Amino acid sequence: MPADRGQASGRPTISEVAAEAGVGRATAARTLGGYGYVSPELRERVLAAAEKLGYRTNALARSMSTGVSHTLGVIVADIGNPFFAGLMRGISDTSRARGFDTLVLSTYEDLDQEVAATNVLIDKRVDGVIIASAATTGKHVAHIRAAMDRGIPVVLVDRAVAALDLDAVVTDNRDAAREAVETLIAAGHRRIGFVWGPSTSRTPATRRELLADAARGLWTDGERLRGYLDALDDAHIPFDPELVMVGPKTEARATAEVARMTSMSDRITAVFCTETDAVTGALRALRAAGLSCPRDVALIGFDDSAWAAVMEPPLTMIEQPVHQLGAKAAQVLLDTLEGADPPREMHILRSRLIVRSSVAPPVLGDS
Amino acid sequence: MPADRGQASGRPTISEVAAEAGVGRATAARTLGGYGYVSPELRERVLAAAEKLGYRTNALARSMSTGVSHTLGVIVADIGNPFFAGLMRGISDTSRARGFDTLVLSTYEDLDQEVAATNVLIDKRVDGVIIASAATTGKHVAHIRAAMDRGIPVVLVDRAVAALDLDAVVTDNRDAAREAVETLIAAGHRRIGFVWGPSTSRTPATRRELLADAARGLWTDGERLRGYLDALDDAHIPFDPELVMVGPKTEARATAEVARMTSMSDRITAVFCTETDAVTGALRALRAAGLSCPRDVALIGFDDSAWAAVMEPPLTMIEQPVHQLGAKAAQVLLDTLEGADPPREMHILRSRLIVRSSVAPPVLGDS
DNA sequence: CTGTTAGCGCTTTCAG
DNA sequence: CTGAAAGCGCTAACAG
Repeated sequence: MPADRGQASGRPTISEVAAEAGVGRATAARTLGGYGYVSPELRERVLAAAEKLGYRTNALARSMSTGVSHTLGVIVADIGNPFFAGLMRGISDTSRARGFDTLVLSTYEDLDQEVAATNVLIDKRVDGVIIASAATTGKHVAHIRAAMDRGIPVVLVDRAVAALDLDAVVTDNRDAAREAVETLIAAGHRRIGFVWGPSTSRTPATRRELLADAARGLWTDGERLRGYLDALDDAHIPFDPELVMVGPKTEARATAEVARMTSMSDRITAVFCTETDAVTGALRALRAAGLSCPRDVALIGFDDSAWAAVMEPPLTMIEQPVHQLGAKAAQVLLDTLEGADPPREMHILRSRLIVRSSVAPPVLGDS
Repeated sequence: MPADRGQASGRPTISEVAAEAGVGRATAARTLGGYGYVSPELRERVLAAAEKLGYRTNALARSMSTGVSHTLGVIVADIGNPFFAGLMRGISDTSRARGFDTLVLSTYEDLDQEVAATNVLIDKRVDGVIIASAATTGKHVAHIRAAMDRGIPVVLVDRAVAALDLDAVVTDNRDAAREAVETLIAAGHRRIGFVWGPSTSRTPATRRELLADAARGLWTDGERLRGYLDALDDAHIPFDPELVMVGPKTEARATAEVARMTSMSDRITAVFCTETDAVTGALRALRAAGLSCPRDVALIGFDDSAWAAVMEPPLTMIEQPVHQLGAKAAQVLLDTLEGADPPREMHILRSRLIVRSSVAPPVLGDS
């Protein structure tokens, strides 16, 4: 037992307050806990005593007996990533407003860490979990099922998981990607690079292979790829595996891949980037090759930011409703905790294409 | 008492495991809790029983009896801000590695929310607190003192608080700002805008007033302002209150202020921006005025990002060691929790000026 | 309306 | 090395 717990160590308990106020502990507990009936007089005395002693409730003890911790668990890929940071803000703003705090854990897209994180949350008895899972196949969702089996409500955010019949709050990735690529096509482009696609290990030679690989990757990556393909199909533009970047997703690789795509004989005249780092990586490649945007290569990317507006040229970007994504996820979870029980649903939030100046027709006779 | 706690609700307790294994609960607790001695045989039986029942320890109950929650509380201005997100990542990476999880709360620079957040953390019995406080004068630190009085170690991060003798982990804001402004001066600039300064309500007419206002604002703002002044003084450049932006800190106001500073008769030929939003705001103003950077106006700003490198021109920026800032803060706190007791200290991490191309000499004859 | 009495699930003496 | 028993601080019946 630790050296100094309780007593005069600066952490008075409800019993001490009761003693000080000269009432039974239940009475003190009732007034301090804000439940049950207490006469105004005693209430006053208790409050005064609590004030005097500097009493603060012990939420741990309360949780022990009520079985409710008023804490939500959040699992994301990387809390340092602006996207997830924005998501977190949405989550914490709305949960805080409803009396809940959040425990956040990052997995860095590693399934083992995701499992470990889930266990931490189970052990700490969070009341519910919001997770942007890296899981795809049914084989990888045991940890999520485990949480559910223990009675912990789970809502998926940002990434849906087909194997799980759960509430999911996501954005319209596929449509957003399709719209972006359609915009490029409408401007006259036919050789459009896709940076980046699923982080598969092999280099898919066919469309079928690519889709198969995507099915084993992040849900968002797959959706965005499908949107790209949708647009190509609608315009009857043949799919060329050479134009999609697969493998590890780093800014440096995006640069290298775009460099490759711009130096092929039948080079790209436009790029569609699925993430911020892909955008900056692509831009680096264009600059290094002395190619100008949008004159030589048009560009549209995911995840707008204040920077995109002040670029030269200002970039046409897709803006996801990040804050709302988190807020909605928290709302759905909290409603469930409060007893609501609507059928499970996939909540799809709409993204917005912010048109600026990084798209122009391809240079005539360029291909 | 809630409908279904304990029993067969999928949350077996240590007693149930003990029963299943046919041993006393203390024995089960010892093997599951990883303390005390247990014979290999019994240990095996307990483990098997736990496995079979799907036992997971109840960290809340454990915290109740040990008085340790293995949870750190973190209070920042805004978890959605990339700077704090990066900080959080540093904090959570190192604390997770040492077995601690983090409860994060945002205050949006509001002192009342900061107090409320501190109370939440006290109530939830976190083992320690890391805080980027908005408090400045000794009058506003009662909540931090309260936490300390309750035996909760606190370490300040990003912002020092003079009134508190605590460990603080910060970056060399003043030096970094001075170096940036010196760089501008070395290039030949004498009319250098400062965006943004302390968010005071009045418009300080003198240097003394400005400094007084800064003393009541965020610590970082004051430090950066002092660095600006240091550089000016060293070069014997007179201070002009017209060149510093004060008041609400928004990108839009930065744009307006820079527009004002560039259209004065004796206009600025360089700007020093203390934050990312100030940089994008300034850039917007330059573009709107048809001014080019660095030809017409040179620029250096705080907080480098991947975007800054792909801007036109690539921006010269100050890079703060964000991740390390958080990691160090967590480390200091955890060391304290583990009993270390070195004298309180101010840990100052060095920033780095990343020179790119947004600084050039002022146009000749321009002033 | 108030006080007494059990727990919540775990750790921790303290005997055996 | 093992088990019984007490206790962490609070909530929740249950009598008065």
